[in-house]
Amino acid sequence: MDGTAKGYHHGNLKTALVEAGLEIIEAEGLAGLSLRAIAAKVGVSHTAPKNHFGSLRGLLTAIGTEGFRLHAAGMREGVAEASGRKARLEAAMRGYVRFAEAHPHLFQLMFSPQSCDFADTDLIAQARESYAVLADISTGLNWDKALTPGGQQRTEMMLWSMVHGYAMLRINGNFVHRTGGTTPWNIEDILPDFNYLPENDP
Amino acid sequence: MDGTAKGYHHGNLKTALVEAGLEIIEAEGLAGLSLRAIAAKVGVSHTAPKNHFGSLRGLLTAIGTEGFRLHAAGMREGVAEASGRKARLEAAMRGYVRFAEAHPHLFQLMFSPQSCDFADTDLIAQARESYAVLADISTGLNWDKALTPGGQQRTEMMLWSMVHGYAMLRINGNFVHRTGGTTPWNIEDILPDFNYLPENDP
DNA sequence: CGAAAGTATTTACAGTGGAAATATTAACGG
DNA sequence: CCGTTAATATTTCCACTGTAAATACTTTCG
Repeated sequence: MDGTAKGYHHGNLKTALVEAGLEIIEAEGLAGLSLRAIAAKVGVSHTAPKNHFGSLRGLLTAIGTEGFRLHAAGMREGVAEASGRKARLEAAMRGYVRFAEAHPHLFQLMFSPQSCDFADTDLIAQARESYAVLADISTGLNWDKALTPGGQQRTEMMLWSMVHGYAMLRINGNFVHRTGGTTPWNIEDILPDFNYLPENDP
Repeated sequence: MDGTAKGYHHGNLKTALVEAGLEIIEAEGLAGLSLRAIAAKVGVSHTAPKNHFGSLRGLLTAIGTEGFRLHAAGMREGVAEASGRKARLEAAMRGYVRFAEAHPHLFQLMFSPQSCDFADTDLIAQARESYAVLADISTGLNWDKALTPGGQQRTEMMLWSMVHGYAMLRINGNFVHRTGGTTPWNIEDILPDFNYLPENDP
């Protein structure tokens, strides 16, 4: 099995289906992401995916999992060369939103229980990676309440909620419709002022 | 036309379909919300809705619009008897999350471009009502950046982003999966500390 | 009363995901 | 090397979906 076999057995069907799905969702959105369309793109029958993913939902979950991989990478992008807690925080936030805007359909799939099974082990593992990026950059910064018990986790949840809500509302055009057509600012413009601990502090 | 006619013409089909849709989505979720199921519940053919809504998407948009009505009412609930800016803010936030948790499928439909047409006039109007509740209670409170130009609107967007993201992540179970099974706090626990202006101040 | 507009039905169709039986191939032990 | 077994893919079929088009019934209004 060299991974490129073209006979009866595809050899790489599992990853090929996910990649085909990613291409379709970029080009046509969620609506075009049918079991038959994905299978046709790879060149197999529409029942072939069942062996690897069980059902359409399973395949979509795998696509969402790959989405989280790209998402985490997108967040890390820019964080590396940013110096200082504040710069890293804003870089990660911008990365979060940038990914959502660059791949709105995929982003929606990743957070839609209609498409993804949030109980899937692989999906959870990969989503934790995204969360880890956010958790990393949120250490050492706090706002007034953050020093109380559980403050660290609450800071993470607040940041996650805010950037996620912002990204969702933005790609859906809700901001524009609700505020009357004005362009929403960037995510860093609505971040609260944190107390940024010195770099050498935990 | 008394609104309860049972002959060939229903008389009240438009609202009856929306109500039937609301009942179905509460009972079976988005998956059960098919054109045929809704029509069958009302007792008409599955093509009857087309006269009033054009397509399934049109009907779903109308259901979402009704959802925003309930959503705005849910936010106002508790805000009335709350005294003080902080209490009103937290009441509205809790109302937002309470609605999402009580009607998770409807909430998802309301913010899913797959289901709702965000360009629909009625939907926009009703969604603005929800936003107005949030905007009202966010006047007179600010955090450090809020006094700069556009501060008021930025405060609203920040609050909306945060509460919306929190609600979405919570009903999807993302918090639990990412943080390792711990119950997330309530929304008021992750709100930043605002400077609450005196009540008689604008 | 008659024409026209509005509303609902019937029928037909292309598309969907999934189940079951079948065919093909790869893997592995003799 | 061969035969058995497991894995993989196909074919066929089914129930269900939303939409379009033609048709039937009802109300409204001139």
